Amino acid sequence: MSLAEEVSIDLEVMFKALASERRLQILDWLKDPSENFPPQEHGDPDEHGACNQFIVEKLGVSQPAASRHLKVLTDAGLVIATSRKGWTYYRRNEEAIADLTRQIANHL
Amino acid sequence: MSLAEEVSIDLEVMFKALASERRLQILDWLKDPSENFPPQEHGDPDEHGACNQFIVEKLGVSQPAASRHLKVLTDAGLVIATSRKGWTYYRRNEEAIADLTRQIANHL
DNA sequence: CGTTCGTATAACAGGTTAGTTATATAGCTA
DNA sequence: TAGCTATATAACTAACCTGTTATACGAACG
Repeated sequence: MSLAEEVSIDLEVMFKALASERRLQILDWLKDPSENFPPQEHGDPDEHGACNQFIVEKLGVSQPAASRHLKVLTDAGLVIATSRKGWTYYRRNEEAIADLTRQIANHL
Repeated sequence: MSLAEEVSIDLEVMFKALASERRLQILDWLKDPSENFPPQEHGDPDEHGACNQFIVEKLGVSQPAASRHLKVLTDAGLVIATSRKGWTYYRRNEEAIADLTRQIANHL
């Protein structure tokens, strides 16, 4: 099987990750990090995504709560985390999201 | 606004309804009721869907548990319930599912 | 080094979900 | 009407989810 060939996605895991207003919000914000978050001194928002701290502030929940939402999204593969110089940046995994969308269209 | 115009679907509600192996299973079975369930004396499986009882048996949970899963799916609008002669039949709401799929493709 | 900053994990509380059994409701049928 | 069948609801329990505060870890810097 080629790598391009769709390996069946666990839809339940994906839907669980998406079944949260907060996480949907995060995914939406990450569509355009430089638009939705303040400028960052370190780390290009469009390359590595937004840093945890900004997401915490914008979500309006405690830092650990936001951190766990981001973990759920990364565990599902919908978001990619990059740690650099003590900061962690999050960006959408567009490929995984596209795969998921395709799978939903084909199999739901 | 015309009725054909897409009124924004509550994605969180939909994803919550879909975030369950059992309910995904039900939706899959209902793609082809006459294939996946025993023949019914009453009610055309391809027109009205499968009756609750068969779904209960195939799910392998208690009747009330299955009944509630079906309620979650119907409340989300993904499944349509038809009561007739004391039986209740369930079928997929293909239009709603297509709308949802489209919304996911556009906005996820 | 020791402190500070950013993030992750631990421990706990409250609400929700999903299962169970028991019971109610509604439509046939004898 | 009485009784049977199919389904829905109620009441309860265990597990899970999401928030909190407190704490640990790791990198940068005085």
